Amino acid sequence: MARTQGAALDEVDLALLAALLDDAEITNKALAHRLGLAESTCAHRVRALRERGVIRDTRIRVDEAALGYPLQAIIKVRLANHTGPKVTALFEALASIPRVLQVFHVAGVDDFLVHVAVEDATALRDIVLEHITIHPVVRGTETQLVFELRDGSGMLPR
Amino acid sequence: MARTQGAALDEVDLALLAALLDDAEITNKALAHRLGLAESTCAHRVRALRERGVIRDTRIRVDEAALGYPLQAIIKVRLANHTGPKVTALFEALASIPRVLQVFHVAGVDDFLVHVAVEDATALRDIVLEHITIHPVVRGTETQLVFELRDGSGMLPR
DNA sequence: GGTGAAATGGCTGACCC
DNA sequence: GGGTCAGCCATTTCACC
Repeated sequence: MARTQGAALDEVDLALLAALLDDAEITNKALAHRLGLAESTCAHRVRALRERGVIRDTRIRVDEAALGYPLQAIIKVRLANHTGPKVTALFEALASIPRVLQVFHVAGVDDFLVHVAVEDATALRDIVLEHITIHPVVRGTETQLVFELRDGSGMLPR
Repeated sequence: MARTQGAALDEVDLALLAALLDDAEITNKALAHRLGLAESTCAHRVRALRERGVIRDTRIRVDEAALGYPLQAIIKVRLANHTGPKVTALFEALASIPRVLQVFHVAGVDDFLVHVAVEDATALRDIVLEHITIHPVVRGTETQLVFELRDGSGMLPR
């Protein structure tokens, strides 16, 4: 979540991103044809987007439920004090807990939002008790069950 | 976030998932070699994981800041009442707001957590006022700035 | 039924216009 | 930006255990 904006993106770049966000597995040939570009040009521009860091990486998404972790939750973590090094260390610790999908470090009432996928309620309790409230700097937690998680519309549309 | 567990995953499946989660762009050849499998076997099993829905899809990740949206936030949304159809409709509406990355429908104090990436504070305010609190069913919102978002360790490690 | 091996078609990447 | 070529990869088919 850093990196300055090297050069502005033109319309072709945005169209490439839109197509790749829609279907990351599209072949270069199909992508070029879809945008009316030569295949070599298309490959060049996509490569440039990667090297500039606009496209960070490619990832697979797994079905957590199919893997045996059907229960998802958001655990809000509030701290007792906010001394820099301890906060950073806790951030690291939270991110390395098994079954943690993502950790948001936020400003406001809560300090961290920990998104987890677990097998059952017992596993959820164990994470909270054994991995989170065990840290002295943690003042309290509040757990919210996730009914459903949906992707947003993303960056591209106006 | 559904789908029943068709058949249990064996060790090879888990190893394949671990490798693909680590590097989604690995070639089938390298993946097979890394696990000591034949290339065809490897391709077969990865294909099977996709067809079973264990691997949902492949996506690129973009750098929102590089795209001109350096400010991320979590907007907590609380509802006045929780009648089914209205909640579902709001879910859809939230997910289709521009600059929305993901929407969590949760149980607890808040009803939705909306993760957005915007260009500046003004754009954030506009989303809250023009796209969220504008819905009559929304009782209130609370916005938390995201300092940093980190990936967790995921599903695989013990 | 799952695994290993070979051949074909197609894509990517590099060089040059 | 666009065209060409070589190398490599994925997919399919078939034989084997």
